[in-house]
Amino acid sequence: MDEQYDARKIEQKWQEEWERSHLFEVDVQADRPKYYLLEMFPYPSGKIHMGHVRNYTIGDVVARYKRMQGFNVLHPMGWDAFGMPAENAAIANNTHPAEWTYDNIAYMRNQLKQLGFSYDWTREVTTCTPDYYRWEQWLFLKMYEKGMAYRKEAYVNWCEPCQTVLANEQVEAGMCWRCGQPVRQKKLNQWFFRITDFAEDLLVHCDQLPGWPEKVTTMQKNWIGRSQGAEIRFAVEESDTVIPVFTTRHDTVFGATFMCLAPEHPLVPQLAAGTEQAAAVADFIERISLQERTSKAVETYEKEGVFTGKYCINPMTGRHMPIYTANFALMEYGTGAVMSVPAHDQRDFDFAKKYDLPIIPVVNPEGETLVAAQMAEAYAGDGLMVNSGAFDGQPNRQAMEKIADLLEAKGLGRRAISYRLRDWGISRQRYWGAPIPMIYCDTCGTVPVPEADLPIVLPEDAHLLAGGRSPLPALDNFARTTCPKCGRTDARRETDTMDTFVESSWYFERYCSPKFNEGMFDREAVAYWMPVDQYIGGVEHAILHLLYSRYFTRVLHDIGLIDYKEPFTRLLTQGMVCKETMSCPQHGYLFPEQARDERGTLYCALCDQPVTLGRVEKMSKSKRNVVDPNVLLERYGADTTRLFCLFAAPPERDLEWSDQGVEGSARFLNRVWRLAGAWLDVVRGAAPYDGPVESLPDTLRQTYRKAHQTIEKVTRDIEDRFHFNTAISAVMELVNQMHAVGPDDGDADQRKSVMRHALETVILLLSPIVPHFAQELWHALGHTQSTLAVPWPVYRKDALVQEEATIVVQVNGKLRGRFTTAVDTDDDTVKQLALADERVQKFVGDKAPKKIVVVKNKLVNIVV
RNA sequence: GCCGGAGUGGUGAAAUAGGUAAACGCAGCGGACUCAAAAUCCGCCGGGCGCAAGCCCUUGUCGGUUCGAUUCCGACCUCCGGCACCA
Repeated sequence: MDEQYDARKIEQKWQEEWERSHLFEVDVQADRPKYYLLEMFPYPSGKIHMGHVRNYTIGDVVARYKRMQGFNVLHPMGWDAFGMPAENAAIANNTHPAEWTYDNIAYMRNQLKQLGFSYDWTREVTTCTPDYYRWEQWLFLKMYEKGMAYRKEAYVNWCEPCQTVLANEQVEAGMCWRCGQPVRQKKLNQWFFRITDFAEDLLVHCDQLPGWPEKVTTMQKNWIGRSQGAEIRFAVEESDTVIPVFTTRHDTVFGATFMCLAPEHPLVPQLAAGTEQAAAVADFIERISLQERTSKAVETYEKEGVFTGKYCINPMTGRHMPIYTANFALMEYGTGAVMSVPAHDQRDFDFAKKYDLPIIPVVNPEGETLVAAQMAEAYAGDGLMVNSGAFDGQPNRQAMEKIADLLEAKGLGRRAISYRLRDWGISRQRYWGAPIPMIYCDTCGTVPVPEADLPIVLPEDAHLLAGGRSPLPALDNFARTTCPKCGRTDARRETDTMDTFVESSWYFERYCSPKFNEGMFDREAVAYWMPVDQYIGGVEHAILHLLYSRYFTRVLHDIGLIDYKEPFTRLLTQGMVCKETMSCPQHGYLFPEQARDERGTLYCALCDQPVTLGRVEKMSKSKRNVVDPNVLLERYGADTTRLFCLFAAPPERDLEWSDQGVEGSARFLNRVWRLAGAWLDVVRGAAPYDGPVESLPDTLRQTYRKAHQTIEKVTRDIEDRFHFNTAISAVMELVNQMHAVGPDDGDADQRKSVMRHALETVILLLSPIVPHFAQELWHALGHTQSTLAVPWPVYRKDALVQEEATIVVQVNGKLRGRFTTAVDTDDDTVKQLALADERVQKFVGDKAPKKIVVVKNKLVNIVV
């Protein structure tokens, strides 16, 4: 063992050794308990960033810990390799997306290896390879066959700069999640997955995921957005047409005075046809279709609409209700039609005021009577029914049930449930994605690619077009094909590719048998490894990726490939890595290395002006508050970097980067290194202490006890809640205690064996966190095996027991004194000792205590 | 607007079946070693008053329950995240 701790040297040495000995490679072992630990795989954007380092460090600690606990641990890594940045980079650098992607993967794989993560690299999965996406295409065909995938013309979110459609989940506050530009509506033929079929099941199971953060399941529940209500059928006057509406307030149906249809509702032009409103309606539809649907823009729109020229009949009151088309009615929700009850819905109220439509209150608040003419806003609360025929005087919640019964009895409607969740549109007008395996033939229509023809390989000889438009439609040798059904030679392939969230919805199954070429995965391997026991990743995927993965798992379940429904048993969403921002009046945001420190004041390295410190924010290239992992690896090595990421904050919380904190982590490792070096010759050949605790002299007994307490604490911190920060603190305390042991404590044999035990404990407890460091010291102690092969330390219960307890004494709840006594001293004796304390006497005086509370081995509270 | 989460020293954070608030770090201060510096080691380190013993205050604010509240309950303030014309 070197005198100096040389991180780079030992890290390289052990990484080579681990690779040579295939240490991290695992296989199905039916007789051993498995543990599947998964971290969200990265998009190969170029370089690993600190967010990845944190995520993967947390995962690696758990993987190594579980291995030492005796589990057969699957810990894979791969690449979410399709996606737009590859295209953008290819256009900017005049390369091909594939080249850019594979170069990045090679670079990032090397970075991950340098961090010492215990991945089984033989299981690496890269989603842009045909042997991966062919099975995705296969599943698409199965889904098509079962009606789970379908095509329809739909208004989609269209991003002009990106030239593509976006899923609802990819629209953030009305803007494209990637480029931040406004999203517009465009009508296109699109492929969809019928995720709404599983809306109820996905929702119900949110409450059966005890290993997930409640925050995430709540977000998913909100996203699915279940509403319970009724569908009521309104007949159009002088016509056979019936318009169903969805409402959650069927108790207010007697107060419905008009109806609103979404501008895109197919009935709107039909209703208006031949009436004097036809022209006005057509103008309105045209105008609304051009409006931006961004929520920002929507907020500023006034509620407006146009009369269609037709009326419908309120099935309860027989009222003659004008039918409007209005901008606030959404085609995508419910039936695209709203029964408007202005007295009890704010939007309807605003609309009624604007167009002078009748307002009829039908639910009075407790002890109040609403008068339409005096209402300033709608009343949406509960109360007693009024103006509702036989239901008058009843509580509205009760009437709601009876009205539903009545509607059902008379065939005028039924109870219904509506979801906010929409089907998942997966078509993307992009090149760098998995081709959708469909063919369009003028004779046969839409024809699936025969299974035998898979994979439909994405042609790699395509040249990207300016602006990012897909080259596929114009690529004749790809787009032109023969119809598999009739043999026509002028059939055309689908040239849209799949949303990249499709790849990430099943990669965890592929890891179980990554090279399997007879199907998506080897069912036996999946049966052994799945579900994932612990999944770790960023909270930004709380809805998109996690909901889609849960959905895909249900699809695979329904097809009969797997027998579980939930893919991830436990989920940890780690916080962001943040750092303070710095800016200079002239140069804007500065990189950390662009600030020069002069006696505590920072100056811009470019112009010498003082630097302004900004708020602590998520590390991002645009804010320039980033730390490059390469620099840390170079300067401190992987172990210090890993240690700091775990020590600075508990995993679920945001981590504030601190260069001084990193320095402190390095200092701790050096301290342990020197401690080990100082004792190495003494403990060589000794066996770890295992004798009676009481017979040890003071310092050694305390050290031995501390070692066992530390094992207990660290194990609990990792096992129960992944609080590595407190686990590390505990080891630091043990190390501090070991420093107190001098060359004269106890006899030589006791000293040797107690220190051997303590040293081995420190090394093993730290080994999942700083694996190279621990391995080197373990080796120096004379061990030849890997720390991963050593069982996780177990504490001795009898060694935890203290012989003395410190009792604090309170008078009226205030701390007034303390004393030590033998543990488990009986309450009466403790009371006497407490009352005898001089300071306590001062506060008690000659007053007789009203009550004395004793908490064993902890505290006495005297109430006077 | 609705739904979540969080507010603790100079600072990152500890401590919840209610029981010594601030463990462990970082920064700072003092000392040892050194020609000096770095590194290292030892000590101090919430605020106020006091020579001191000690006393008072302190976990966003205000109340409540309790012998005792960072922890439980109620109201409010601030910050962060999610959803938002969803009928």
